[in-house]
Amino acid sequence: MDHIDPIDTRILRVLQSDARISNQALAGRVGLSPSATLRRVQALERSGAIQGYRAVLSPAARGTGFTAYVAVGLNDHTKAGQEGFERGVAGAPQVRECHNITGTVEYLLRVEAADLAAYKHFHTEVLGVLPQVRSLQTYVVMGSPKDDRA
Amino acid sequence: MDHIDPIDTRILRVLQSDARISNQALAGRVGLSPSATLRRVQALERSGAIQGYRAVLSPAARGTGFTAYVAVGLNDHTKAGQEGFERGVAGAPQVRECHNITGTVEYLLRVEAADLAAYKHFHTEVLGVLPQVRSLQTYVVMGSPKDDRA
DNA sequence: GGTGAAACGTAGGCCGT
DNA sequence: ACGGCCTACGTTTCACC
Repeated sequence: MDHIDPIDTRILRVLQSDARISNQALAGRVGLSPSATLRRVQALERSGAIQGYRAVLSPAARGTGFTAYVAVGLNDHTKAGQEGFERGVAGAPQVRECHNITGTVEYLLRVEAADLAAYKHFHTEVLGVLPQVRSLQTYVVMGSPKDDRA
Repeated sequence: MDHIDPIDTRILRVLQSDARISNQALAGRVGLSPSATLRRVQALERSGAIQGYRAVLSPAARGTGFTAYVAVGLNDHTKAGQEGFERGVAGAPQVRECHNITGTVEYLLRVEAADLAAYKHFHTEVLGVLPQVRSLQTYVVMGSPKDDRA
């Protein structure tokens, strides 16, 4: 990853909020010619500073009417146990994020489902069935006053 | 928001994983002509199904070397107390997400900082200073085996 | 880093279904 | 209403300075 100067920082900030801006408009915003801007963007992509470009979809477009964070405790803390659990959630489309955290439990999941009934089904039939899982604590999201993903 | 048919669903899936694909290439992928595809994308933007397009930056490009979830309990559950807290975190760039959750505490934050020292400073000098805050519990993220944002 | 020009993509009018 | 065709216009991209 090459060094990131102030102009790169401005490019990243603009692309973070509008990934589909034209290269010409981006060039105008950062004060460079289009070709120099394009070369910088390509370098940032190659270096991995820009990992990709994504459309942000509304919850309705994703089919999500219910979101929860779930704290998951495991039976054993072995590598095999963790890997088994991670494989289990990797295949579940409802699990949007799986974080390995410090504290009294091992994992924090973000789960999205169509509605409460769909979540209940996922909770008991998918998560509850994984042999590594010892405890599940659900925190229903009532709102997100701040969310950088949106 | 108009109704979303199978072709719209395919368009959304493609744009979700590559927001900068050209309209022509997108048309090829969904099996429509470029003009019909463009009209659908514009309709999806207007209807709010597509909320925007964002570049995904690496943690290094964001200056993040330390991530934690923080469970925050408030002193009072009044509307004014919640709004005061939400205003407090809205201005903190380290707080990337703030979710209002059910359970024993009121909020779950995702916090990103340069390193542990920067986090400690944020924890005691920013969060700890908000008058509405009663309790703070930090869960350090050691890894994210699954993260749809990446 | 900037310039210029060829290649490429966009976007909207128009017509058929 | 919705898709395909056409085309003027704008943008990207690259060799060269």
